Amino acid sequence: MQRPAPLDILKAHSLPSVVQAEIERMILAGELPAGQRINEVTLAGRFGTSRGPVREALRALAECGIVRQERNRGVFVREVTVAQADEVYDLREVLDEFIGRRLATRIPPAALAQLDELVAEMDRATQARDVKRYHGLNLAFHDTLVDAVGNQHLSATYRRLTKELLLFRLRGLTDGGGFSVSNAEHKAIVAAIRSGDAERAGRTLRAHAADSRMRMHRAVAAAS
Amino acid sequence: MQRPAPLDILKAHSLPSVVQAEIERMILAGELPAGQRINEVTLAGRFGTSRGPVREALRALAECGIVRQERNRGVFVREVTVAQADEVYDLREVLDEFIGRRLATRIPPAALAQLDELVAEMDRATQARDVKRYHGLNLAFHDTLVDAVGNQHLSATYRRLTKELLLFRLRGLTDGGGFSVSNAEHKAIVAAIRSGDAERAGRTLRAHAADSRMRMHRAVAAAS
DNA sequence: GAACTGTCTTCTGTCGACAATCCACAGACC
DNA sequence: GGTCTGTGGATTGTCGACAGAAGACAGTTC
Repeated sequence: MQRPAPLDILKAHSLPSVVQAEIERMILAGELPAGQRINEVTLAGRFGTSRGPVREALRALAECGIVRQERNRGVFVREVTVAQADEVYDLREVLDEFIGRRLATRIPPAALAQLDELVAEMDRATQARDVKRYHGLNLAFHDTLVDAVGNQHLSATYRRLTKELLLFRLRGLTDGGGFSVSNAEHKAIVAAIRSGDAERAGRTLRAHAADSRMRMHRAVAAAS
Repeated sequence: MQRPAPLDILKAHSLPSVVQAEIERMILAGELPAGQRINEVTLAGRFGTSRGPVREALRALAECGIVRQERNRGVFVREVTVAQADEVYDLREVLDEFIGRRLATRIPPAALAQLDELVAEMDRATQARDVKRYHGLNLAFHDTLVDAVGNQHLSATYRRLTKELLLFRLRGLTDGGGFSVSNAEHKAIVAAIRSGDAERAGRTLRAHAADSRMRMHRAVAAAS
Protein backbone atom coordinates (compact mmCIF):
# COMPACT_ATOMS: atom_id res chain seq x y z
CA MET A 1 0.00 0.00 0.00
CA GLN A 2 2.03 2.95 -1.21
CA ARG A 3 1.01 6.41 -0.27
CA PRO A 4 0.71 9.19 -2.84
CA ALA A 5 3.32 11.88 -3.22
CA PRO A 6 2.99 14.78 -0.77
CA LEU A 7 1.90 17.15 -3.50
CA ASP A 8 -0.94 14.86 -4.49
CA ILE A 9 -2.20 14.90 -0.97
CA LEU A 10 -2.85 18.61 -1.05
CA LYS A 11 -4.45 18.39 -4.44
CA ALA A 12 -6.62 15.42 -3.67
CA HIS A 13 -7.94 16.73 -0.39
CA SER A 14 -10.62 19.13 -1.43
CA LEU A 15 -12.52 21.10 1.13
CA PRO A 16 -15.43 18.68 1.32
CA SER A 17 -12.95 15.84 1.81
CA VAL A 18 -11.29 17.36 4.84
CA VAL A 19 -14.67 18.37 6.25
CA GLN A 20 -15.84 14.80 5.79
CA ALA A 21 -12.76 13.40 7.49
CA GLU A 22 -13.11 15.80 10.38
CA ILE A 23 -16.79 15.06 10.94
CA GLU A 24 -16.05 11.35 10.81
CA ARG A 25 -13.29 11.81 13.33
CA MET A 26 -15.60 13.77 15.62
CA ILE A 27 -18.20 11.03 15.45
CA LEU A 28 -15.81 8.13 15.96
CA ALA A 29 -14.14 10.02 18.80
CA GLY A 30 -17.49 10.34 20.49
CA GLU A 31 -17.62 14.12 20.30
CA LEU A 32 -20.91 13.81 18.49
CA PRO A 33 -22.95 11.22 20.41
CA ALA A 34 -25.00 8.59 18.59
CA GLY A 35 -28.48 9.78 17.68
CA GLN A 36 -27.35 13.39 17.93
CA ARG A 37 -28.78 15.75 15.36
CA ILE A 38 -26.16 17.52 13.28
CA ASN A 39 -26.71 21.17 12.52
CA GLU A 40 -25.31 22.26 9.16
CA VAL A 41 -24.80 25.93 9.95
CA THR A 42 -23.06 25.14 13.22
CA LEU A 43 -20.64 22.79 11.50
CA ALA A 44 -20.08 25.22 8.63
CA GLY A 45 -19.31 27.92 11.15
CA ARG A 46 -16.86 25.70 13.00
CA PHE A 47 -14.98 24.93 9.78
CA GLY A 48 -15.22 28.47 8.46
CA THR A 49 -16.95 27.38 5.27
CA SER A 50 -20.40 27.72 3.82
CA ARG A 51 -23.01 24.98 4.04
CA GLY A 52 -22.26 23.58 0.59
CA PRO A 53 -19.12 21.60 1.43
CA VAL A 54 -20.66 20.48 4.71
CA ARG A 55 -23.69 19.11 2.91
CA GLU A 56 -21.52 17.22 0.44
CA ALA A 57 -19.48 15.74 3.27
CA LEU A 58 -22.61 14.65 5.13
CA ARG A 59 -23.98 13.12 1.97
CA ALA A 60 -20.83 11.02 1.62
CA LEU A 61 -20.96 9.98 5.27
CA ALA A 62 -24.59 8.99 4.83
CA GLU A 63 -23.61 6.78 1.90
CA CYS A 64 -21.06 4.89 3.98
CA GLY A 65 -23.45 4.54 6.90
CA ILE A 66 -21.90 6.85 9.47
CA VAL A 67 -24.88 9.18 9.56
CA ARG A 68 -28.56 8.87 8.69
CA GLN A 69 -30.45 11.43 6.63
CA GLU A 70 -34.11 12.28 7.04
CA ARG A 71 -35.73 14.48 4.50
CA ASN A 72 -36.44 18.00 5.72
CA ARG A 73 -35.35 16.99 9.19
CA GLY A 74 -31.59 16.81 8.90
CA VAL A 75 -28.87 14.27 9.50
CA PHE A 76 -28.32 12.27 12.68
CA VAL A 77 -25.38 10.32 13.94
CA ARG A 78 -26.18 6.71 13.13
CA GLU A 79 -27.39 4.55 16.00
CA VAL A 80 -26.23 0.96 15.68
CA THR A 81 -28.43 -1.62 17.34
CA VAL A 82 -27.25 -4.87 18.88
CA ALA A 83 -28.88 -6.79 16.04
CA GLN A 84 -26.95 -4.75 13.49
CA ALA A 85 -23.70 -5.25 15.35
CA ASP A 86 -24.42 -8.97 15.27
CA GLU A 87 -24.83 -8.80 11.52
CA VAL A 88 -21.49 -7.07 11.24
CA TYR A 89 -19.85 -9.75 13.36
CA ASP A 90 -21.26 -12.42 11.06
CA LEU A 91 -19.42 -10.78 8.20
CA ARG A 92 -16.28 -10.13 10.20
CA GLU A 93 -15.94 -13.77 11.10
CA VAL A 94 -16.10 -14.73 7.46
CA LEU A 95 -13.65 -12.04 6.38
CA ASP A 96 -11.26 -12.76 9.23
CA GLU A 97 -11.14 -16.42 8.32
CA PHE A 98 -10.39 -15.44 4.73
CA ILE A 99 -7.63 -13.10 5.89
CA GLY A 100 -6.06 -15.85 7.97
CA ARG A 101 -6.14 -18.41 5.18
CA ARG A 102 -4.60 -16.02 2.70
CA LEU A 103 -1.88 -14.70 4.96
CA ALA A 104 -0.78 -18.17 6.02
CA THR A 105 0.34 -18.92 2.48
CA ARG A 106 1.46 -15.52 1.26
CA ILE A 107 2.14 -12.85 3.81
CA PRO A 108 4.77 -10.24 2.90
CA PRO A 109 7.78 -10.54 5.25
CA ALA A 110 7.55 -6.82 6.08
CA ALA A 111 3.99 -7.24 7.29
CA LEU A 112 4.93 -10.21 9.42
CA ALA A 113 7.72 -8.19 11.03
CA GLN A 114 5.29 -5.36 11.69
CA LEU A 115 2.87 -7.75 13.36
CA ASP A 116 5.67 -8.99 15.63
CA GLU A 117 6.50 -5.41 16.50
CA LEU A 118 2.87 -4.53 17.25
CA VAL A 119 2.46 -7.57 19.51
CA ALA A 120 5.60 -6.58 21.40
CA GLU A 121 4.29 -3.04 21.72
CA MET A 122 1.01 -4.34 23.09
CA ASP A 123 2.94 -6.36 25.65
CA ARG A 124 4.69 -3.18 26.73
CA ALA A 125 1.41 -1.26 26.82
CA THR A 126 -0.09 -4.01 28.97
CA GLN A 127 2.78 -3.78 31.43
CA ALA A 128 2.44 0.01 31.52
CA ARG A 129 -1.32 -0.35 32.03
CA ASP A 130 -1.82 2.04 29.12
CA VAL A 131 -5.30 0.99 28.01
CA LYS A 132 -5.70 3.72 25.43
CA ARG A 133 -2.42 2.91 23.73
CA TYR A 134 -3.29 -0.79 23.80
CA HIS A 135 -6.57 -0.07 22.10
CA GLY A 136 -4.86 1.93 19.35
CA LEU A 137 -2.30 -0.81 18.81
CA ASN A 138 -5.06 -3.38 18.64
CA LEU A 139 -6.73 -1.44 15.83
CA ALA A 140 -3.37 -1.09 14.07
CA PHE A 141 -2.81 -4.84 14.43
CA HIS A 142 -6.00 -5.66 12.57
CA ASP A 143 -5.39 -2.95 9.99
CA THR A 144 -1.99 -4.48 9.31
CA LEU A 145 -3.53 -7.91 8.97
CA VAL A 146 -6.17 -6.90 6.46
CA ASP A 147 -3.81 -4.71 4.46
CA ALA A 148 -1.25 -7.49 4.25
CA VAL A 149 -3.64 -9.45 2.07
CA GLY A 150 -3.18 -6.78 -0.57
CA ASN A 151 -6.82 -6.68 -1.60
CA GLN A 152 -8.01 -3.08 -1.51
CA HIS A 153 -11.67 -4.04 -1.71
CA LEU A 154 -11.23 -6.30 1.26
CA SER A 155 -9.52 -3.52 3.19
CA ALA A 156 -12.25 -1.04 2.34
CA THR A 157 -15.02 -3.45 3.29
CA TYR A 158 -13.31 -4.44 6.51
CA ARG A 159 -12.73 -0.83 7.53
CA ARG A 160 -16.35 0.03 6.86
CA LEU A 161 -17.45 -2.76 9.17
CA THR A 162 -14.89 -1.80 11.82
CA LYS A 163 -16.17 1.77 11.84
CA GLU A 164 -19.67 0.56 12.41
CA LEU A 165 -18.60 -1.55 15.36
CA LEU A 166 -16.71 1.42 16.75
CA LEU A 167 -19.89 3.42 16.39
CA PHE A 168 -21.80 0.72 18.24
CA ARG A 169 -19.39 0.66 21.16
CA LEU A 170 -19.87 4.40 21.52
CA ARG A 171 -23.57 3.86 21.92
CA GLY A 172 -23.28 4.19 25.64
CA LEU A 173 -21.52 1.16 26.99
CA THR A 174 -17.89 2.19 26.94
CA ASP A 175 -16.66 -1.39 26.62
CA GLY A 176 -13.53 0.21 28.06
CA GLY A 177 -13.18 -2.52 30.67
CA GLY A 178 -9.42 -2.76 30.63
CA PHE A 179 -7.50 -4.91 28.20
CA SER A 180 -10.58 -6.60 26.82
CA VAL A 181 -8.61 -8.44 24.17
CA SER A 182 -5.86 -10.61 25.53
CA ASN A 183 -2.57 -10.28 23.76
CA ALA A 184 -2.24 -14.05 23.91
CA GLU A 185 -4.83 -14.26 21.15
CA HIS A 186 -2.77 -11.94 19.00
CA LYS A 187 0.31 -14.06 19.54
CA ALA A 188 -1.67 -17.15 18.57
CA ILE A 189 -2.76 -15.41 15.38
CA VAL A 190 0.77 -14.47 14.36
CA ALA A 191 2.03 -17.96 15.19
CA ALA A 192 -0.73 -19.56 13.13
CA ILE A 193 0.07 -17.37 10.16
CA ARG A 194 3.78 -18.04 10.49
CA SER A 195 3.14 -21.78 10.53
CA GLY A 196 1.85 -21.55 6.98
CA ASP A 197 -1.12 -23.72 7.86
CA ALA A 198 -4.02 -21.99 6.09
CA GLU A 199 -6.66 -24.02 7.86
CA ARG A 200 -5.24 -23.25 11.29
CA ALA A 201 -4.69 -19.54 10.61
CA GLY A 202 -8.21 -19.16 9.30
CA ARG A 203 -9.63 -20.97 12.30
CA THR A 204 -7.61 -18.86 14.74
CA LEU A 205 -8.65 -15.56 13.22
CA ARG A 206 -12.29 -16.59 13.03
CA ALA A 207 -12.17 -17.60 16.67
CA HIS A 208 -10.73 -14.20 17.52
CA ALA A 209 -13.66 -12.48 15.82
CA ALA A 210 -16.10 -14.81 17.57
CA ASP A 211 -14.51 -13.97 20.91
CA SER A 212 -14.89 -10.31 20.15
CA ARG A 213 -18.57 -10.83 19.46
CA MET A 214 -18.98 -12.75 22.70
CA ARG A 215 -17.36 -9.95 24.68
CA MET A 216 -19.76 -7.54 23.02
CA HIS A 217 -22.76 -9.61 24.07
CA ARG A 218 -21.48 -9.88 27.62
CA ALA A 219 -20.99 -6.12 27.81
CA VAL A 220 -24.53 -5.55 26.53
CA ALA A 221 -25.96 -8.04 29.01
CA ALA A 222 -24.03 -6.42 31.85
CA ALA A 223 -25.27 -2.95 30.91
CA SER A 224 -28.93 -3.90 30.80
CA MET B 1 -37.37 -7.71 4.07
CA GLN B 2 -40.44 -5.55 4.36
CA ARG B 3 -40.79 -2.50 2.23
CA PRO B 4 -41.72 0.89 3.68
CA ALA B 5 -45.18 2.32 3.41
CA PRO B 6 -45.92 4.16 0.15
CA LEU B 7 -46.01 7.50 1.91
CA ASP B 8 -42.52 6.99 3.28
CA ILE B 9 -41.21 6.37 -0.18
CA LEU B 10 -42.14 9.84 -1.35
CA LYS B 11 -40.78 11.40 1.79
CA ALA B 12 -37.50 9.52 1.78
CA HIS B 13 -36.69 10.14 -1.87
CA SER B 14 -35.29 13.62 -1.85
CA LEU B 15 -34.17 15.26 -5.03
CA PRO B 16 -30.50 14.34 -4.63
CA SER B 17 -31.58 10.75 -4.01
CA VAL B 18 -33.48 10.40 -7.24
CA VAL B 19 -30.72 12.19 -9.12
CA GLN B 20 -28.23 9.76 -7.63
CA ALA B 21 -30.35 6.76 -8.56
CA GLU B 22 -30.79 8.03 -12.10
CA ILE B 23 -27.08 8.71 -12.63
CA GLU B 24 -26.27 5.27 -11.26
CA ARG B 25 -28.80 3.74 -13.60
CA MET B 26 -27.32 5.63 -16.56
CA ILE B 27 -23.85 4.39 -15.71
CA LEU B 28 -24.80 0.77 -15.07
CA ALA B 29 -26.91 0.79 -18.23
CA GLY B 30 -23.85 1.89 -20.17
CA GLU B 31 -25.29 5.23 -21.23
CA LEU B 32 -22.28 6.89 -19.64
CA PRO B 33 -19.23 4.86 -20.75
CA ALA B 34 -16.42 4.05 -18.34
CA GLY B 35 -13.81 6.76 -18.08
CA GLN B 36 -16.28 9.30 -19.42
CA ARG B 37 -16.13 12.74 -17.86
CA ILE B 38 -19.39 13.83 -16.29
CA ASN B 39 -20.46 17.42 -16.77
CA GLU B 40 -22.39 18.89 -13.88
CA VAL B 41 -24.32 21.55 -15.78
CA THR B 42 -25.34 19.12 -18.48
CA LEU B 43 -26.70 16.68 -15.92
CA ALA B 44 -28.39 19.44 -13.98
CA GLY B 45 -30.03 20.64 -17.17
CA ARG B 46 -31.23 17.15 -18.01
CA PHE B 47 -32.84 16.79 -14.59
CA GLY B 48 -34.16 20.34 -14.49
CA THR B 49 -32.37 21.15 -11.26
CA SER B 50 -29.45 23.32 -10.28
CA ARG B 51 -25.93 21.95 -9.78
CA GLY B 52 -26.30 21.55 -6.02
CA PRO B 53 -28.31 18.32 -5.94
CA VAL B 54 -26.21 16.90 -8.78
CA ARG B 55 -23.02 17.58 -6.86
CA GLU B 56 -24.41 15.87 -3.76
CA ALA B 57 -25.46 12.86 -5.81
CA LEU B 58 -22.04 12.60 -7.43
CA ARG B 59 -20.40 12.85 -4.07
CA ALA B 60 -22.42 9.91 -2.82
CA LEU B 61 -21.63 7.89 -5.95
CA ALA B 62 -17.95 8.65 -5.46
CA GLU B 63 -18.16 7.30 -1.93
CA CYS B 64 -19.57 3.99 -3.08
CA GLY B 65 -17.05 3.71 -5.89
CA ILE B 66 -19.21 4.24 -8.94
CA VAL B 67 -17.43 7.41 -10.00
CA ARG B 68 -14.02 8.92 -9.32
CA GLN B 69 -13.52 12.54 -8.34
CA GLU B 70 -10.48 14.63 -9.25
CA ARG B 71 -10.09 18.00 -7.66
CA ASN B 72 -10.79 20.88 -10.02
CA ARG B 73 -11.11 18.45 -12.89
CA GLY B 74 -14.48 16.87 -12.34
CA VAL B 75 -15.87 13.40 -11.87
CA PHE B 76 -15.32 10.44 -14.18
CA VAL B 77 -17.14 7.18 -14.54
CA ARG B 78 -15.00 4.67 -12.68
CA GLU B 79 -12.82 2.39 -14.76
CA VAL B 80 -12.45 -1.05 -13.21
CA THR B 81 -9.29 -2.91 -14.11
CA VAL B 82 -8.96 -6.67 -14.43
CA ALA B 83 -6.89 -6.75 -11.24
CA GLN B 84 -9.66 -4.94 -9.35
CA ALA B 85 -12.28 -7.28 -10.73
CA ASP B 86 -10.13 -10.15 -9.52
CA GLU B 87 -10.08 -8.63 -6.05
CA VAL B 88 -13.85 -8.41 -6.11
CA TYR B 89 -14.12 -12.04 -7.14
CA ASP B 90 -11.92 -13.03 -4.21
CA LEU B 91 -14.47 -11.45 -1.91
CA ARG B 92 -17.44 -12.80 -3.80
CA GLU B 93 -16.23 -16.35 -3.46
CA VAL B 94 -15.94 -15.94 0.28
CA LEU B 95 -19.34 -14.27 0.61
CA ASP B 96 -21.05 -16.77 -1.68
CA GLU B 97 -19.73 -19.66 0.37
CA PHE B 98 -21.07 -17.97 3.49
CA ILE B 99 -24.44 -17.45 1.84
CA GLY B 100 -24.63 -21.10 0.88
CA ARG B 101 -23.71 -22.38 4.33
CA ARG B 102 -26.26 -20.15 5.99
CA LEU B 103 -29.12 -20.84 3.63
CA ALA B 104 -28.66 -24.59 3.82
CA THR B 105 -29.64 -24.54 7.49
CA ARG B 106 -32.11 -21.71 7.62
CA ILE B 107 -33.61 -20.50 4.38
CA PRO B 108 -37.12 -19.03 4.60
CA PRO B 109 -39.60 -21.25 2.69
CA ALA B 110 -40.84 -18.24 0.72
CA ALA B 111 -37.32 -17.54 -0.55
CA LEU B 112 -36.84 -21.16 -1.56
CA ALA B 113 -40.09 -21.07 -3.51
CA GLN B 114 -38.98 -17.88 -5.22
CA LEU B 115 -35.68 -19.49 -6.22
CA ASP B 116 -37.57 -22.39 -7.78
CA GLU B 117 -39.71 -19.94 -9.67
CA LEU B 118 -36.69 -17.98 -10.92
CA VAL B 119 -34.95 -21.14 -12.11
CA ALA B 120 -38.10 -22.16 -13.97
CA GLU B 121 -38.30 -18.69 -15.52
CA MET B 122 -34.69 -18.94 -16.61
CA ASP B 123 -35.46 -22.24 -18.27
CA ARG B 124 -38.27 -20.58 -20.18
CA ALA B 125 -36.01 -17.66 -21.12
CA THR B 126 -33.41 -20.10 -22.39
CA GLN B 127 -35.97 -21.83 -24.57
CA ALA B 128 -37.15 -18.48 -25.89
CA ARG B 129 -33.52 -17.46 -26.53
CA ASP B 130 -34.23 -14.26 -24.58
CA VAL B 131 -30.71 -13.41 -23.42
CA LYS B 132 -31.63 -10.07 -21.89
CA ARG B 133 -34.41 -11.54 -19.81
CA TYR B 134 -32.14 -14.39 -18.73
CA HIS B 135 -29.55 -11.90 -17.57
CA GLY B 136 -32.09 -9.99 -15.52
CA LEU B 137 -33.38 -13.19 -13.95
CA ASN B 138 -29.83 -14.23 -13.14
CA LEU B 139 -29.28 -11.00 -11.21
CA ALA B 140 -32.61 -11.48 -9.44
CA PHE B 141 -31.59 -15.03 -8.54
CA HIS B 142 -28.47 -13.86 -6.74
CA ASP B 143 -30.30 -10.96 -5.13
CA THR B 144 -32.84 -13.42 -3.77
CA LEU B 145 -30.08 -15.65 -2.44
CA VAL B 146 -28.24 -12.92 -0.59
CA ASP B 147 -31.41 -11.33 0.77
CA ALA B 148 -32.65 -14.69 2.04
CA VAL B 149 -29.83 -14.71 4.57
CA GLY B 150 -31.51 -11.76 6.24
CA ASN B 151 -28.29 -9.87 6.92
CA GLN B 152 -28.65 -6.34 5.59
CA HIS B 153 -24.95 -5.62 5.83
CA LEU B 154 -24.22 -8.69 3.77
CA SER B 155 -26.78 -7.61 1.19
CA ALA B 156 -25.33 -4.12 1.00
CA THR B 157 -21.77 -5.37 0.69
CA TYR B 158 -22.71 -7.95 -1.91
CA ARG B 159 -24.62 -5.42 -3.99
CA ARG B 160 -21.72 -3.00 -3.90
CA LEU B 161 -19.42 -5.68 -5.27
CA THR B 162 -21.95 -6.75 -7.89
CA LYS B 163 -22.23 -3.19 -9.15
CA GLU B 164 -18.50 -3.00 -9.54
CA LEU B 165 -18.43 -6.18 -11.58
CA LEU B 166 -21.25 -4.84 -13.70
CA LEU B 167 -19.16 -1.71 -14.23
CA PHE B 168 -16.22 -3.87 -15.23
CA ARG B 169 -18.18 -5.83 -17.79
CA LEU B 170 -19.23 -2.57 -19.38
CA ARG B 171 -15.58 -1.66 -19.85
CA GLY B 172 -15.76 -2.66 -23.47
CA LEU B 173 -16.01 -6.41 -23.61
CA THR B 174 -19.71 -7.02 -23.68
CA ASP B 175 -19.46 -10.45 -22.10
CA GLY B 176 -22.82 -10.82 -23.82
CA GLY B 177 -21.87 -14.18 -25.30
CA GLY B 178 -25.24 -15.81 -24.97
CA PHE B 179 -26.32 -17.67 -21.85
CA SER B 180 -22.94 -17.46 -20.23
CA VAL B 181 -24.19 -18.95 -17.00
CA SER B 182 -25.71 -22.34 -17.39
CA ASN B 183 -28.97 -22.78 -15.60
CA ALA B 184 -27.74 -26.21 -14.51
CA GLU B 185 -25.49 -24.46 -11.99
CA HIS B 186 -28.47 -22.62 -10.58
CA LYS B 187 -30.38 -25.84 -10.21
CA ALA B 188 -27.40 -27.39 -8.43
CA ILE B 189 -27.31 -24.43 -6.04
CA VAL B 190 -30.98 -24.72 -5.15
CA ALA B 191 -30.66 -28.48 -4.73
CA ALA B 192 -27.65 -28.10 -2.46
CA ILE B 193 -29.47 -25.57 -0.29
CA ARG B 194 -32.57 -27.75 -0.13
CA SER B 195 -30.48 -30.72 0.98
CA GLY B 196 -29.63 -28.86 4.19
CA ASP B 197 -25.97 -29.80 3.83
CA ALA B 198 -24.14 -26.59 4.73
CA GLU B 199 -20.79 -27.85 3.52
CA ARG B 200 -22.19 -28.86 0.15
CA ALA B 201 -24.21 -25.67 -0.36
CA GLY B 202 -21.23 -23.50 0.50
CA ARG B 203 -19.01 -25.44 -1.86
CA THR B 204 -21.55 -25.23 -4.67
CA LEU B 205 -22.02 -21.49 -4.38
CA ARG B 206 -18.29 -20.85 -4.10
CA ALA B 207 -17.74 -22.92 -7.23
CA HIS B 208 -20.38 -20.87 -8.99
CA ALA B 209 -18.50 -17.68 -8.16
CA ALA B 210 -15.21 -19.25 -9.23
CA ASP B 211 -16.77 -20.24 -12.55
CA SER B 212 -17.96 -16.71 -13.02
CA ARG B 213 -14.43 -15.47 -12.46
CA MET B 214 -13.06 -17.98 -14.95
CA ARG B 215 -15.54 -16.87 -17.57
CA MET B 216 -14.42 -13.30 -16.96
CA HIS B 217 -10.80 -14.21 -17.51
CA ARG B 218 -11.61 -16.07 -20.67
CA ALA B 219 -13.55 -13.11 -22.03
CA VAL B 220 -10.63 -10.81 -21.26
CA ALA B 221 -8.16 -13.16 -22.90
CA ALA B 222 -10.35 -13.45 -25.96
CA ALA B 223 -10.68 -9.68 -26.26
CA SER B 224 -6.95 -8.99 -26.11
C1' DG C 1 -57.74 19.71 32.71
C1' DA C 2 -56.77 17.91 28.18
C1' DA C 3 -56.67 18.15 23.36
C1' DC C 4 -56.63 20.70 19.29
C1' DT C 5 -55.23 24.51 16.31
C1' DG C 6 -52.83 28.42 14.63
C1' DT C 7 -48.66 31.01 14.57
C1' DC C 8 -43.78 31.62 14.83
C1' DT C 9 -39.11 30.32 14.71
C1' DT C 10 -35.52 27.46 13.09
C1' DC C 11 -33.57 24.66 9.93
C1' DT C 12 -33.12 22.32 5.59
C1' DG C 13 -33.57 22.20 0.32
C1' DT C 14 -32.52 24.58 -3.66
C1' DC C 15 -30.98 28.11 -6.53
C1' DG C 16 -28.19 31.59 -9.09
C1' DA C 17 -23.77 34.04 -9.14
C1' DC C 18 -18.89 34.88 -8.57
C1' DA C 19 -14.05 33.45 -8.23
C1' DA C 20 -10.45 30.05 -9.12
C1' DT C 21 -8.66 26.54 -11.78
C1' DC C 22 -7.74 23.76 -15.70
C1' DC C 23 -7.49 22.57 -20.69
C1' DA C 24 -6.96 23.76 -25.55
C1' DC C 25 -5.29 26.47 -28.92
C1' DA C 26 -2.58 29.78 -31.10
C1' DG C 27 1.50 32.38 -31.36
C1' DA C 28 6.38 33.17 -30.57
C1' DC C 29 10.97 31.63 -29.94
C1' DC C 30 14.94 28.55 -30.41
C1' DG D 1 10.03 21.88 -37.11
C1' DG D 2 9.55 21.34 -32.27
C1' DT D 3 8.90 23.25 -27.84
C1' DC D 4 7.54 26.65 -24.77
C1' DT D 5 4.49 30.34 -23.32
C1' DG D 6 0.41 33.32 -23.13
C1' DT D 7 -4.38 33.89 -23.74
C1' DG D 8 -9.37 32.51 -23.94
C1' DG D 9 -13.16 29.51 -22.99
C1' DA D 10 -15.23 26.24 -20.22
C1' DT D 11 -15.95 23.95 -15.85
C1' DT D 12 -15.55 23.31 -11.10
C1' DG D 13 -15.47 25.12 -6.10
C1' DT D 14 -17.65 28.03 -3.04
C1' DC D 15 -20.74 31.29 -1.33
C1' DG D 16 -24.90 33.97 0.16
C1' DA D 17 -29.93 34.24 -0.29
C1' DC D 18 -34.61 32.76 -0.67
C1' DA D 19 -38.49 29.38 -0.32
C1' DG D 20 -40.58 25.62 2.14
C1' DA D 21 -41.14 22.20 5.73
C1' DA D 22 -40.90 20.58 10.60
C1' DG D 23 -41.18 21.40 15.40
C1' DA D 24 -42.29 24.40 19.54
C1' DC D 25 -45.20 27.18 21.92
C1' DA D 26 -49.14 29.55 23.25
C1' DG D 27 -53.95 30.34 22.91
C1' DT D 28 -58.47 28.50 22.52
C1' DT D 29 -62.18 25.29 22.91
C1' DC D 30 -64.68 21.28 24.75
